[in-house]
Order: sequence, then C-alpha cells, then structure tokens
Amino acid sequence: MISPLEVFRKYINGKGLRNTPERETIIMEIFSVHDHFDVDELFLRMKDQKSKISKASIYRAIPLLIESGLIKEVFFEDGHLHYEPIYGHSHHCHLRCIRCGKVIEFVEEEMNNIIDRLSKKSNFNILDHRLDFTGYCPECNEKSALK
Amino acid sequence: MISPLEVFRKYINGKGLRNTPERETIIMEIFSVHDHFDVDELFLRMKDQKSKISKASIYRAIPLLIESGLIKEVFFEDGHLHYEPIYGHSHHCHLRCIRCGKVIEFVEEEMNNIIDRLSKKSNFNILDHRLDFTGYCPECNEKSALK
DNA sequence: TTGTTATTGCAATTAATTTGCAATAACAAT
DNA sequence: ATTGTTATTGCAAATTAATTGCAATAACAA
Repeated sequence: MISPLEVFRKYINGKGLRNTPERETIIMEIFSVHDHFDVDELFLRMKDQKSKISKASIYRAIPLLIESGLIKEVFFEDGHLHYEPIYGHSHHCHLRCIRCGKVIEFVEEEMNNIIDRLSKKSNFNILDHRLDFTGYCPECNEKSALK
Repeated sequence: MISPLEVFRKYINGKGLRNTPERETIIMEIFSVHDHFDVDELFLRMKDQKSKISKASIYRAIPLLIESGLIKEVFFEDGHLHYEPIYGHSHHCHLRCIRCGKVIEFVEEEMNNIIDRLSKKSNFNILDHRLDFTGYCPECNEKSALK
C-alpha cells in the first residue's frame, strides 16, 4: 500500500497544484497519530514540534486532504469541526459518552447490508456514511444512577 | 399524546423557569412544518408571519428545546447547525445528495438490533444515534456519469 | 537558471453564536 | 388584583471558527 504522502502527491499532480513541505508536515503529523483531531489541536501538536506552519495553511490544506481521500469530517462539537484520518483505516462508527466525552470506535459489519439494501431501494449512489451513538459509558452510567 | 407545547411547559415548570409567548411561537412554528430547519431559516419563517422575535431568543430557546426532548441537532452544514423536531416523530436516518443537497428521510429497523448488540458488548447505556448516508441521488448520479 | 503562478504567513474579514445590559414581563406570594 | 422578584427579551457588542486579500516566497515546468 502506498503512503499517505504518495496518495497526496498523486492527487496534487493530477490537479496541477503544487506540493509543499508545509502540506507534507501536516499529513505526517495526522498520520503519526492516526486519531481524530481538530484544527487547533493539530496546530498545537505541530507547534510543539517546532513547526512554524500557520493555522491558515492548515485550514487551506483540509479541503485538499478530504478531496484526496486522506481524511474526513467526523463531527461538529464544541463549536468546531473534527476530522479523522481514513486512508488505511477501516470504516468505523463512534460511541461517545455524553458525560465524560470518551469515544470508542468500532466496525459495524451489518452496515454493508444496509447500504446494499438502501442503494437498491433509493437508487442513490451511496459513497459514505456516518454512524454515531451517544449515551453514557459504564462508569458514567453508574454515577448518574447514584444521584 | 400531549402536544409539544405541553411537553415544553412541563419541562419549564420542572426547572423553575418561565414560559413565554416567544418560546411558544418558536415551538409552534417548528411543529407546524415538521421538518428540519436552521436558525436563520426559522427566524425568516417567523418574520414572514409578522413575528418580531429576535434571533437571540431563538438561539437561547434551542438548548431548552433540545433538553425538553422536542428537537435535536442533526448536522452541521454550510457553516451552521441544522435541527429537526423529534417529539412525535419516529427516529429516522438521512440520505443526502452531495451535489444537489436533496435529503431523503427513512426509518431503518435494523438499527434496533444493532443497538441491542452494541449495548451488551460495550456496556454503554445508548440513548441516541445518528445514521446519515451521503452520495449522489439518481438524477445527479446520471449527470456526473455523463461528464 | 528563469518565469509563472500556487502557496505561504499575517492581518483583516466574515458569519454563526454568545453575552452584557437595561427594560419588560412571568408568576408566586400577597 | 397588586406587588416583588428575577427570568426573559431585544439590541448591540463581543467572541470564535473559518475564510480571504495581499505582498513575499517558493514549486516546478520550460
């Protein structure tokens, strides 16, 4: 499997755009952690590593990373968007505790059947989906029950 | 079944807050259309009906409407949040065309099984979920294929 | 090496949402 | 009904995420 950087270079070339060290740094940072992130957090992570890349460059890179299939938007929370790497990751759903914020990721095999069925019924060409659950994690559920 | 207004009054009383004609107008407008909405759209709909209610009041009412179980956030798009009435509505998923924006709603029975299975496996107390599909609707899919 | 122009960082802008404040009004107690 | 307390309102100002204009820089094709 080719690396995220290679995927990005191909995409950029195909579009007649230019690759830059800034964009490669952003991609490397995202794929060194393999977890969801938001712009501010990514900016701070890179700053910790002495990177001087501006937030504007991150904001400008994001649509390219999405278009090239490296990342996607996952949810809007705390007043801003959150993203996660998808290239090289299997599609997964989120189970999020509304009390402590804990997020568990898991793969739901049944979704493929649902998508097949729904595609046929609706005639939509379904390209992506989002399945997120919210509730109380075991610990927070106990704490709520005590009150 | 009691009306959305009654549900809201109960909630407001239980919290020691005060009900107002502004909030009742907002609720009536939302439940007269029974479809998803955003703040600006709701504000304009009410303005058309000669209502003088300010946007600030709508923004301040929304957390109360969510807490009382009348509406919920559905997605963040075009730079702002979208909501939909849930009281008296069966839980449904969205199928959205990424080209023309068309949204189809449907009920996915299989979700109940998935939730049961997942609750047992994770020990989470699952309270809500969101299942959204994106892709091309039949018309837009044809148009894209032609290019 | 050179020329074109995409990309950068910075600062200013935009747009959604929140908040401070003084006036108003809901509602419990009288 | 009247009154007092204080939640709610509308307005305008503030806040915050995200976008954009601009001049300087740098990618990359020729």
